[in-house]
Formats: sequence, structure tokens, C-alpha cells
Amino acid sequence: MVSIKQAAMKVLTKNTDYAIRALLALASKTGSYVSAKSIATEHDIPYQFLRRLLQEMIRHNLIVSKEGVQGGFMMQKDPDEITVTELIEIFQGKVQVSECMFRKQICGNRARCVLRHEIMRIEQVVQSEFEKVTIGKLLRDLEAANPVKLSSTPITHN
Amino acid sequence: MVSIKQAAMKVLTKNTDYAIRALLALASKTGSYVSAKSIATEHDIPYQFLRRLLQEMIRHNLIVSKEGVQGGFMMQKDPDEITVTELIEIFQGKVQVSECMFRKQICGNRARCVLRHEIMRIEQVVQSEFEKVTIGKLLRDLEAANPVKLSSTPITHN
DNA sequence: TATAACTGATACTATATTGGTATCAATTAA
DNA sequence: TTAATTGATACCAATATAGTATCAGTTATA
Ligand code: FES
Ligand code: FES
Repeated sequence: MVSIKQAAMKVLTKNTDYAIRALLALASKTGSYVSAKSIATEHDIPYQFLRRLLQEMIRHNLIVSKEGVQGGFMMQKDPDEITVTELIEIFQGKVQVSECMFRKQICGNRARCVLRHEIMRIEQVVQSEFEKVTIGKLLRDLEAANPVKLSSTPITHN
Repeated sequence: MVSIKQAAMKVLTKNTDYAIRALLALASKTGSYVSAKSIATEHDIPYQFLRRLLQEMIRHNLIVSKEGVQGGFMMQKDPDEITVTELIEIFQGKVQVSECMFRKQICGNRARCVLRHEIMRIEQVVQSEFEKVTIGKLLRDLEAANPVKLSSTPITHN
């Protein structure tokens, strides 16, 4: 009896995961430029991987950069306006529960298709749940939980 | 400017998608055995792929089978008791928004970690939304929308 | 004004997951 | 006896995710 699936289905990929962490790092130091290198080492994100993510976030006007010595990245968009939904869309594409499932045979009329409605309803729910979570909120929550200092003693878990 | 991601993030994979369709096919013919072949052709699912899915669903006691001529598969579990959540778990693994993100540095105390709470809350929401959708419900909806006959004229869309 | 610390751009590789095929043995109705 | 079926399982292909490498351009500052 060999089962088909065992691992867990990931909703957030590393892209999004790392991007959130990087944004939290930047949001906790608004006004000054933070280098990719320091973010990478402090938050344990592969350097070159992170660079790509940062560039992508520049393109989406979430952050800005300054080249050269003492350069780095800085928050641009209000952290309270950056939702996880937005990040998912940037790094994983639009949330879509399924392509039009049940095409052809089963579903006679796309416009009236109940399945489609059901699916779109869920897409909406998922999306709006992630929309409630902003970088700003996460940061405040983090600071409340870890009042002393962000990134204190490294603790290994998970 | 080469973007990182363009396609959409799929919440349901083909596994789950096909499994749902197959179950709908079986649920609409309770009491009689339906062959994998006929499901495959009628619903446009790759035959061998479908066979694996059906076997997996047997292992999970959703359906039963009969070997030999005139054999096939038949609904076992009450369609109203089969949720999409269950199918996702079988074919895609437990819904998990992210592994423990923000490990080490950022998050000092796993038990108190707010991010973790936020994430688990969303996991719950996603899961419970999919729990509301059962095979039974989908079937009734389908029949209501397509009163005459399941799988009538093939219509190409999507 | 040379240099080292930076980002911009982009190509590349490795690994994992998803999607799909193929094969052969066992069962059973006709 | 045979053809239609499932059981079991190995295999392959395509795609997506994760991570690395390279080189050119910018800039503070020694
Ligand atoms: S599934 Fe395609 S429209 Fe209903
Ligand atoms: S992220 Fe690991 S516990 Fe907070």
C-alpha cells in the first residue's frame, strides 16, 4: 500500500515567506537603507535568492534602493498597506482554487456553473483572509511579543 | 525587467480535481459499479492516472471496487460526508500555510509567536471553508443546474 | 581617484512536485 | 476459455520551486 501523498500542501512558498521576513526587517528600520547582505545573514535567507526578491519588490514599488557603499533597501509603501495577499500575488500568482474544473462533459454552462461559483466564493474567502494580514500588523504583533529587540538570541526550532 | 512569477497559484491540483469529478460520477450512479475506463472517457481524465486516484480512495474507504468483467467502482461513504478538505488532505497533504516561518532570529518564542497564531488561524479558515463543500452538495448543485442529464453535449470552454 | 561595498540584471543549476504512462498479475462474468 | 476488469507498482516527463553564479554599474570614503 503505497500512498500517493504524504507531505503537507504549502500555501506560502519560500518566495513569499522570505519576502515577508525581509519586509519586516525593513519596516523595523524605516528611514535608513539596509543592505541585502545584512538582511540575509540576520534572517537566514540565501543571499542571491533574497536579492531577486528585493528587486521584484522594487518593481512593485513596495521598497526603494540606493546603490553603492552605504546603499541598500528601504521601505517605500506604508507597511499597513502591504497585505500578504499582495505578496502572494507577486510571488505565487493570483490565488486560484482550480482552473475551470469539470470542463466539457459535466458542466454544461460556464456562466451558470455552480461549481464555479462555489470555487470563486472560496477564492474570495482565502484572499480576504490574507488581506487582513499586513506587514504593519505583523510587525506590531512581533514587537509586542518580543519587546526587547528584534532578532535577539537565535533559537532553533521547527 | 523579468518578473519572477506570472502563472496563478493553484490551490487544487489535478489529483484533487480529478478525484472530485470521479466521485461525482460515482455518486450519480450509486448502487452500481462503474468502470475506471468509462469514467476516464466520459470525464476526460487520463485512464492510468485515474486508476491510481481510485485505488487511493479505496484505501481511504471512500469507495469500493469489484474486480473482473462488469466490475468497477462504487460509492461507499455517504457523499454528504465527503468534504473537499478530506480530498485535499488525501491528495495534497494537510493544508499548511507555511512551515514555521520566521524561525530562529525573528521569532523568540514559538509558543507565544503571534505570526504562528495568525498563520494557524488562516489555516483553520481555509480548511473550514473547504469543509463546507461536500460531494453530495456539489452533486445536488450540479443536477439543479443541469437538470436533464449529467454529461450531455460536450461543450468546450476554458 | 582607487577601491570596496553595494545594487541591477540575468543566466544557470539542482531539487521537488505534479502530471502522466506502462506493465503484469489476479479476478470474474459470460 | 477469454475478454473485461481491478491490484500493485515502477517508470518517465513536465513544471515549479529553490538556490547559485557572474558581471556590469554606482557611490561613499579613505
Ligand atoms: S467547471 Fe467549467 S464552468 Fe463549470
Ligand atoms: S515563526 Fe516559528 S514560532 Fe514563530
